[in-house]
Amino acid sequence: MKNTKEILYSIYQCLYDRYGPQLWWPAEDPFEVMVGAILTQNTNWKNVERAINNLKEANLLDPYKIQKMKSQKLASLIRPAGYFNVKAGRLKAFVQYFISHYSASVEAMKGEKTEVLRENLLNVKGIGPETADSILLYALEHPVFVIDAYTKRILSRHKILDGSHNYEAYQQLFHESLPLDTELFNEYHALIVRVGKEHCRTKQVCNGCPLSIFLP
DNA sequence: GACCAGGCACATC
DNA sequence: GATGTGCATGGT
Repeated sequence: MKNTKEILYSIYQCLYDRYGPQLWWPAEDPFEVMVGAILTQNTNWKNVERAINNLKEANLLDPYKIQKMKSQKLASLIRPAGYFNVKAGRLKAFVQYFISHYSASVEAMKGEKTEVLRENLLNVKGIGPETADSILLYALEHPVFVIDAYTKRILSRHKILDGSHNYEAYQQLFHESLPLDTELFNEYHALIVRVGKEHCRTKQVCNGCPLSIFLP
């Protein structure tokens, strides 16, 4: 194995061979993806599904309805996703942006330049780099690589990039090493989460991890 | 009971 | 600029 580029390709191949396509994002439409991206912050996806189902069953999974709804009401509906008071505020802030800039049109938002979108999203209170990039990639199909805790952990454990680097440094590595391909980035991040859940928790050491062949 | 989950904002040093 | 803390549910 020579350079980072080859290693990142090989890791992807290894994960894809092992797990197959992950079919992300598990949501019915782009707005649901955006809501899910905010709700899943530091939270198990199962709990997010419960929260989203509550919104659906109440027929309130809609930007304008969320904008109008009382924060307390929203918080009670998304309760299973945890941090419900914080996340209620974040959802409110996001739909405000979505409505005021794009009249709640996914197509209008999609057409915006990636850099502009990312900067705008980061200015919404409660949306950080991972949430912004998840929205860009999984809801709007822009080719940006999503970095999460597993990505950092796996790359640092494999001595590809040590943990002292920030989000953008990790992202840059993927952007420089791979073609800017929405499908590839979609699958790659999902596969990292998949292998991370099984083999790369904080207090667990690479137990049976298929990526152990890449250890230095 | 400890640990964990598809983070982020804010305070403090 | 680095480090610490609050936010909170539900599963293992």
